[in-house]
Amino acid sequence: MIVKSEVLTSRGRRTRAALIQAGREAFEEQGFEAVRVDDVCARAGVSHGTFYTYFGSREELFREVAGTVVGEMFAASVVGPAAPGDPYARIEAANLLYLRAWASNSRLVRMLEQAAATDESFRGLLLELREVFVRRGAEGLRRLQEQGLADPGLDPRLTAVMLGGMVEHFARVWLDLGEQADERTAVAMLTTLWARAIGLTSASTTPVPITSAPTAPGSAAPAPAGAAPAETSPAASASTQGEGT
Amino acid sequence: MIVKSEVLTSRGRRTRAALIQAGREAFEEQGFEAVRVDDVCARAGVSHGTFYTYFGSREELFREVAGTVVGEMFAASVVGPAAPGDPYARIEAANLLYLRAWASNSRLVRMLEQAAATDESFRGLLLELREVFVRRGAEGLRRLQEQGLADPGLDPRLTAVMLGGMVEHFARVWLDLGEQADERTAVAMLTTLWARAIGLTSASTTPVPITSAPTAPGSAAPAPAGAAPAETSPAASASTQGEGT
Amino acid sequence: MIVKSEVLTSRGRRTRAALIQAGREAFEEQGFEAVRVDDVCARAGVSHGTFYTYFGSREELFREVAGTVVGEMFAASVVGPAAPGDPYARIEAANLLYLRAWASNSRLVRMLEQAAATDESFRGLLLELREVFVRRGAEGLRRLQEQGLADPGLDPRLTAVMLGGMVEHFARVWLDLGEQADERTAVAMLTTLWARAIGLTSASTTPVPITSAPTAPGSAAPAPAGAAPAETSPAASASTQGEGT
Amino acid sequence: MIVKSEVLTSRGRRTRAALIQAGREAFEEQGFEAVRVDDVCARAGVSHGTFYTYFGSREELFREVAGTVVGEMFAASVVGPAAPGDPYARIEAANLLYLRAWASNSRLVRMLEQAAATDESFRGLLLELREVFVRRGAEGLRRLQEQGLADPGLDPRLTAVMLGGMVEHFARVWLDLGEQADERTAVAMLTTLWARAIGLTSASTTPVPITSAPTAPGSAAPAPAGAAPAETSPAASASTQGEGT
DNA sequence: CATGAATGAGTCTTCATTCAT
DNA sequence: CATGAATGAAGACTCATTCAT
Repeated sequence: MIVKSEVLTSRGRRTRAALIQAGREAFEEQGFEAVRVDDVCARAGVSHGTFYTYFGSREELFREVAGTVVGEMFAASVVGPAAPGDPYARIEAANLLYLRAWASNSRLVRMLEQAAATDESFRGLLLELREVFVRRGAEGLRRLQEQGLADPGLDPRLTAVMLGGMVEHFARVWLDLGEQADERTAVAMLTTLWARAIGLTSASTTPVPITSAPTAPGSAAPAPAGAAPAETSPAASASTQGEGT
Repeated sequence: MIVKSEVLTSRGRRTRAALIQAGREAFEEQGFEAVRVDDVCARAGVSHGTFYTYFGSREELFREVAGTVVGEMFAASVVGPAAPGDPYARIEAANLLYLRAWASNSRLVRMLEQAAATDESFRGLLLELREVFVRRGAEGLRRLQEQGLADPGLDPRLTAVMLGGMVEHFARVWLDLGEQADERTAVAMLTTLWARAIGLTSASTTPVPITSAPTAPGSAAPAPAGAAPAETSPAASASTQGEGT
Repeated sequence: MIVKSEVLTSRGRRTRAALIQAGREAFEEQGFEAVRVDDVCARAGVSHGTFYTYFGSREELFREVAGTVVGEMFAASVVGPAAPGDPYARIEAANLLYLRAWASNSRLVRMLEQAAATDESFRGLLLELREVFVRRGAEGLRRLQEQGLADPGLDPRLTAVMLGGMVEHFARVWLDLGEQADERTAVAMLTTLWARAIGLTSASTTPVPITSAPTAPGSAAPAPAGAAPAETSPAASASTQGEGT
Repeated sequence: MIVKSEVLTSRGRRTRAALIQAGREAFEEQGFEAVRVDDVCARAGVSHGTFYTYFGSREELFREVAGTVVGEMFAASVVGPAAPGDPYARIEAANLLYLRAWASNSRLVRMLEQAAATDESFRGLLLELREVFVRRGAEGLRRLQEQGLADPGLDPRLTAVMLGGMVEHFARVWLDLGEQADERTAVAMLTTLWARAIGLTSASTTPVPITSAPTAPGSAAPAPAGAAPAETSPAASASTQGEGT
């Protein structure tokens, strides 16, 4: 008899939470297919019979775990209202959160992709997750376009899909395949590429020289002499991502 | 008892090839974990006993299939020597091949990623695959930088990782998650974003206005009035990808 | 810890009765083996723990349910003292009750048979149940024989086993296998067969022509010329079944 | 992979047969629900994995066993063309076969009834089995009616259902509940009751006194003096059962 | 080389029963 | 008395792999 969380006593709630936590760890370490129900139970310190008190199957547990993770990713990626006013800095802040969100859950997201290949509902969850990020990106770009700070000819959604994908994909390559880079460098680089790609025109006075790759940690990216003035002032686009939620 | 292809009679070679082909189809349709040795045998029209004459395990078959696919991707992505001289057009040509290569093998690549999570040798194969594309991209960028056509401040490798990831990721989102876009639009868009991100300065006379998103099929991207002349002529970077192999 | 009904508070008595009722329904609907303790508890609206306050096992509950049903069957099959004096009519009345008793409990009786195959005590209960009906039938036949109304050469017990079995079996076929027949027709037919089988000679004036089967609706069953008059007046045999209890 | 018998090698055929035989014994001894797949495998001397090479589940094995048994019952109950010409004797012969057929398979038939309660296909098999016997009985009765030897007013089918049920049910009570009787007595008794119930009028010279119950072993049913001539010549009813198949 | 029967380790899942609260 | 969480024995079923023919 599978017990819904609303009906549980505190003891039950604890056990259920332990199973979810154990499951999350197991999925992250071993991958979806490799996780055995008994592994999860052993981690959680309960008998396998108990597992079925709370979840009907491994899939059901994964659904729960995935839901939790997706929720966390939504929450973690919101750029607070106290975001910097400088567009470029806001893009940078958003990218940092974006990168971290995907990086810290990269294994589970991959699992979700696996599961999505088979199970329609997981596919739905995955689409929903991506959609949130895509919408934020598109919305940010649209605002910059309205303000005349970004190329008005770009399709906001498609651009967001592509540039967001760049960040997401880098998170994966970085974390899972061990591409060498420190976080600051990576974020600076992603931000530069992003800003340029959308034709960001600075509205502020902060110059970001086109010819410099601010990859070095703390690199202030000094403007090289040859930088075209019009391009040296990136402004925010996706920086406003978080504000749309 | 496992027979390598070198020692095979022609009958054996045929059987082996049939198993590989059947395995490829099965992996693509069902996913790595879901494929049963018997499925493959049934597709290939041989008995399960026969499978073990040629492969020691499902993993071994997958290794073979993956190797084949990776080889095809290498081959398919080479921009021929007859590539257009216009840098922008060359980037575009490379992106088209790049997109197609990943798109047409997206399921198997994902499988490879799954397998890589567990098996070190698959991880190696995957790294190798990515490395080829990364090197091509980095090499292309380096040349453009040397020619003064791209921002010399960008780290070639990291840039290639990121922008290449953008293409690869879009292939996946496009194919697997059903993001709507036609190929021409997608390639045009990817190329525009890529060219701008590297600060491509056209050396040619072909103007590509920064303010236009050449997303429409066949969009010649007419230059809007306000486009800065200096920015309207993108040149190739990754267009040279294939030449580096 | 199992609480017998004598020691129960009224609350306990109610809970116990609810479990028995729920069990009866469950056994009838699902069959012995398919019934889960939890099913019963859910029906009765109590938690599974509570079940074991009253019954030590599913078998124990079934024992209780079976006992109840057997008791009801005993009670329901008693032909009241107001039974008609006409032997044929009394057989008919008895057959009606007999048919109904077995029909309305057919599933539980079958369950009892299942259980009897394994459990000796259920076997005893089943034997007891049949014995009651057999004794009534045998007793009735013996009386008719003594009155010279039935063939004195028939072994009363064996005859009762066989003819009683005919009724019981028909109840099962009728109910469980959907043999088409309306109750009146069935009872009339069973009675005719029964009466003739025992060579019932009517002591009354009610003639029932041997050649007519009053079964088919409208079947007037015209008496064939050769029908011996002596056989046209069936008298009661099993009609006195109920009187023996 | 479940192998159909047509495709089997002789070794496979032997294994399959061994499993069916083992299953039959197990079902007879333990009852459907109590049989474990491993029990059957142990009896057949194969590993449990092998079981699933031939049958998809316990149910499937039972289906096979039940089919075999039903086939045997059909075959065993056919009254050969060398049946006696005397109607009474033919009924007797048919009843003997009938009783033996049901008696020797009583446990499996009960199992089939259990299974029929749940599984529609088993219900079908059971109906088919009963239908064969019912048709034979009805056909036999119809012929007797046409010959003027049996009460023409009786509905053949319903009569056959009821009297056939008498035999079937007795087989069960006799075998499973240990009702005491030797086979000859039982058959003689069943035949007497059957013959009388249908108002069998002898066309032959063999007198079967209505007043005698030939229950005694070897009872040749000596014709009592008082037997009406018209009744002394029993004719066949169910005796012709086997001829209709 | 090909076949396919046989094997059994490995998992999932059910459910009767116990027991602390 | 009632509750419901926890337990673990028991069984079904899968499938990679071996091997005799």
